[in-house]
Amino acid sequence: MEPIPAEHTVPDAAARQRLAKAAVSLFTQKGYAATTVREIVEAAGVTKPALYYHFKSKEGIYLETLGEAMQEFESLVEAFAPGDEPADVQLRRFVSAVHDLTLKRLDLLRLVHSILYGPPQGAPFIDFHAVHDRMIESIRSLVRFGVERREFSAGDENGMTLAVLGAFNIVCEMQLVHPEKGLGREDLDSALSVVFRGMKAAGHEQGRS
Amino acid sequence: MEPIPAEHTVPDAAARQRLAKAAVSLFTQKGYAATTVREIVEAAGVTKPALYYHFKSKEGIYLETLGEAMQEFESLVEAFAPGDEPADVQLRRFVSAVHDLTLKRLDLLRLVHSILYGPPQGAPFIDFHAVHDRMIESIRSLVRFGVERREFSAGDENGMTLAVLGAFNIVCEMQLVHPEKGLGREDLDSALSVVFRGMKAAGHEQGRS
DNA sequence: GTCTATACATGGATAGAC
DNA sequence: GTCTATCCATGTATAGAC
Repeated sequence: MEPIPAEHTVPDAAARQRLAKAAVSLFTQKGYAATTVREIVEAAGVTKPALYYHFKSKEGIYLETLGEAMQEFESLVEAFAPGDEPADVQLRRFVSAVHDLTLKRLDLLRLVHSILYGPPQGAPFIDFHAVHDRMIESIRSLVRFGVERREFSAGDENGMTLAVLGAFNIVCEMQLVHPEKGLGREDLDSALSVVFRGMKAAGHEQGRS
Repeated sequence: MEPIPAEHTVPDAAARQRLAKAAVSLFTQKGYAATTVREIVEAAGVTKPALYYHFKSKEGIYLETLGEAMQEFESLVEAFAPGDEPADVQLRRFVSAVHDLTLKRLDLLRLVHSILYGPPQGAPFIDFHAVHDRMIESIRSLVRFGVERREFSAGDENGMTLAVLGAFNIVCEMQLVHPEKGLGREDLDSALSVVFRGMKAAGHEQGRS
């Protein structure tokens, strides 16, 4: 009797999935260096060789699981395409969409922040910068679009881009620092309203303010 | 002949200082968990027992050096006292002062961010939140001050506080992500100008923008 | 106060049976 | 594919001489 081909022995895909889930959870909560493979396998209810079978190393499981999770953000940001609506409406929609995803994946946001803004902690390289930069460029192009259409005042695209990006960023970060305060969409909307008002107001009439 | 009392044997304070300097540098560049005592002592040009003599443990040298470095920020933020000038002028000055310090201590900023926004990485607890919260409250109270004086439009202190804080934050963070772009005071001023314009403009005339 | 040498725990990773 | 048992490098920390 022929032995069952390897492709058919899938009843253990569960173990791989449990490992992946435990790894994401631990890496995002404790960071790469502070997470041990022992913790991962215990959380997944398996033993070490199982991890090294499914993923080839600690670096491997980190890259595979976190890279996959990041693609959710990547595809969202890549999907952006400028439309014909007012620039502020488009900006609000784009930023809100990213914000919604960050709320759903606060754990990932925490890891991204620690990599983007913090020391690498010995973690293997994942290109978080690309998504971040791409998002900034999308905002910048929408700001430029609004200036061209005379929706926004001319002359300070850079400051405006920073202000929009800053409003988005701070709301996300307050979630990380004070999740109990439950900042959400309304707070993002409030901050963006202030910023948009400043972008629409006739600028530069006062020397420095 | 009497042996020289311990108090007089200070010619080696240099070693302690070199250890402290190396520790701050490594902890901020690599994070707590990823930094080894071997690296610290090698960078300082001494051997392990020297570290354990001057500081009692890895946690000890982390807490002592980083805590000390943080006091620079603490005293700056604590020193804030509201004055009688226009609110936007005071806000600009306060935020700029903190920004100046962050530029000088980018290494610390990186560590603070990784602790505030990222996973703890197994690092001993230092209360970075206190300084952060205190800064937010100072900004909030200046915003309130401006609203009372009718410098800023009424009705959205929360959104305005977020916008100001966001502008400050994003400029600092861009330094961490893209130090080569050399964002500085001018960029902070630009972003703040946009935000202040929005805070001064008659608010809420448009339903949602 | 600073060294050499070393103890002891923990970490990542693998051999080999089932 | 999953286990038990183990290897070996590295990590923190210390004993004891100078």
